[in-house]
Amino acid sequence: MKKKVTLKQIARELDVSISTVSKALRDSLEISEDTKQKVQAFAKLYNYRPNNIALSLQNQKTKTIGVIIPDIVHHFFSKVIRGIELVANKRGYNVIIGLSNESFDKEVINMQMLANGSIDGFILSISKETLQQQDYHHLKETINQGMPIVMFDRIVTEINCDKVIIDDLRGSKTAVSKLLSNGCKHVAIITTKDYVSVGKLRTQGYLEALEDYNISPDSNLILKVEDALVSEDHLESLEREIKGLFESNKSIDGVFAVNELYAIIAMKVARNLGLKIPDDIQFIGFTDGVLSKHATPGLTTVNQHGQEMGEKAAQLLIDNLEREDEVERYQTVVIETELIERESTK
Amino acid sequence: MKKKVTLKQIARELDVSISTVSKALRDSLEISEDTKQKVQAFAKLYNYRPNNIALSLQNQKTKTIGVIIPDIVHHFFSKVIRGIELVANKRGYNVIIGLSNESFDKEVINMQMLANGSIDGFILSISKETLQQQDYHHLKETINQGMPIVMFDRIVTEINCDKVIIDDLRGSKTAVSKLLSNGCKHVAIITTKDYVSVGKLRTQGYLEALEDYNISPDSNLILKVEDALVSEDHLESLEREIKGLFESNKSIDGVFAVNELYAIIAMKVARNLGLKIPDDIQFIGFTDGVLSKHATPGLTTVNQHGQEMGEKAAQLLIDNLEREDEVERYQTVVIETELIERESTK
DNA sequence: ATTGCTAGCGAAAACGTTTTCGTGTTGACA
DNA sequence: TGTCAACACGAAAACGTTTTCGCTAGCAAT
Repeated sequence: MKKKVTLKQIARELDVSISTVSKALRDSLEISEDTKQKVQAFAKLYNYRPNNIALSLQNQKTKTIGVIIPDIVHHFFSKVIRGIELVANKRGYNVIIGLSNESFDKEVINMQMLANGSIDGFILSISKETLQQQDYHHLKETINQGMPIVMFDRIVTEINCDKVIIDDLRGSKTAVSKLLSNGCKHVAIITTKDYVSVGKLRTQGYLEALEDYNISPDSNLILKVEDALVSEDHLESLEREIKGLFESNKSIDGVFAVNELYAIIAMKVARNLGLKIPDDIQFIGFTDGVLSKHATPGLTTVNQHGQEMGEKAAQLLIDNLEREDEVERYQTVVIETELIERESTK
Repeated sequence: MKKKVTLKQIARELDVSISTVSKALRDSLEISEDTKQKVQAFAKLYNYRPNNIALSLQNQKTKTIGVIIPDIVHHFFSKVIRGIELVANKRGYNVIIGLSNESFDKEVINMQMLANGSIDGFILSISKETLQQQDYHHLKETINQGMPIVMFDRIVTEINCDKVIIDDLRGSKTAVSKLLSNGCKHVAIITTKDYVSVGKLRTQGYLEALEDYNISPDSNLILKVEDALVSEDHLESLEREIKGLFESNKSIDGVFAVNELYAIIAMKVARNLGLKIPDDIQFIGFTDGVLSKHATPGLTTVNQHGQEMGEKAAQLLIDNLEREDEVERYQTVVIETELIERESTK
């Protein structure tokens, strides 16, 4: 086992100073050709690589970006990470991951763990608990200490930083309009409680689409699910609620769900009630994940372009980090959504 | 914007030495109560946090572990990461992620980027390309430099390090036995080319199960898919191959697929051919992901316990890192698989 | 012979910590 | 009065770099 070799060791072996070695390796003009060759050959032989930590301490930059997300076992978030990693790597940055698991405390702890010099900036999507408590002091403090932040998807407007979002309102409006133009007369929405900003916006898009078609909203057709109760392994209550929705509103002929899972479950419930998709009832979901693609029938969805969001977020952050001038004008980039039509709609 | 405060600044403000501040904050006996209080109060006021990078340089430990995986948009891998992150965090470690994207070069580059002081050890799952080329010099070198490695799932036996795997052979044998005991007479397998170790092992389990039931394998029932050709967006060829399999072997009444996607696609193809599941034909997949759970009918699968694998891998690595004595006996931990029965089998 | 310039190299500071080893000031005790 | 221990603190090294600023020797020009 040969330990990593340092400048000091090379210097000692070759009987020159540390400075000389350092300069020789960086091809400085100060050093004679002879010495350079000697040093470089030796370094290559012993496979010298500069110690990242020492460089970070020196430069006050770690070339690492911290990503805090609520959950990684989630198609959308992992796509975002893939996007982040892609451009980060291309630009010489590493990516360090923290999972908040939708908990406020874990979000704060994770950020504190990373904010003490380990990273140059954050990319994050706020946890539901944080959104609910509306306590953003950790974000403000971080920004205040000069560490740039880029928020994506679940953002909070009162924080002043770069943001990458999709046009939730327009995306859902397009989706619901699609259902209406396909002939649906009674379109239901399955959404989340309002404190989840995206749920709220998507609900609003639903309402606006109805308005465009001169349909007055029916509160019986709006199902607001308490998302906290819907864990991966706890779907019965969700199924029951949806079943209730269908049974007490037999006229429903279109369903818009604010995420993929809700839509898939709703399709299952509908099928069990003997409804034919898309003839009797049509479905559109949000987020284009594995489920939508491989469900039978395939689920028409609003694609969020997760990877693109990640790429853009990383781009914004790194641009910010590497900008010389200090004039920061924060941007909010809107990623376009796209309706992917499959068999769950006509 | 107030920049992060350092020991030096506190020392200057309070007119004491840096050493005194450091000791006061660590509650050293050397320092008088008065001074301690003064320093600690000041530090709290200015929200002092020790700089991680400086600590890393000092201790020669980063408290960070590097994870290299082929892909993150994959239910199994993200579950593993969740497990890793869970125990890493609990034990005070951060997790830094590198994606090889199944490419040998990216795997090597990623490892080099991290091996220069940024992390204390690796957890990784080898890329397919690496497995194919059988070039493991980067792994050997890393280990040789004293950096511990834990491999999971896709391992290579010739490398001497901790490993976490599942019993692929037993898992698939159990699955196929289940089909046979359910009355299937002609069980097909949809697997990968042999260089993917897990594909090979799972095929072997299939063969052993047949043998137990005194059935001689029929090469027409073994479909080896060139996995490289099956990207997320390129499923037609896979469908075609499977369709061919079914059409030229009408007697097939059971299918075992070495991953979830193959199984789901196969179910779809079968249904399109007018077969009833599970009456005419039964299915079992490998890896318990979202698809299996929410497919209709639900897919019976062999659960790989991804999160548990991640937890165990992190545990092994950190135990190794924090062990005092240098006697390393490498372990290979086998995580038990579990057959989750759903509607695709009787 | 003096000056000035250049090539080639080394010393040292700096980044932010921790820790070892002094050192000066007390007070007690013989 | 002299010795010694205890107390409270500071100086400095160390981790591995990069970079600024000397410094010396050699040589050319005056």
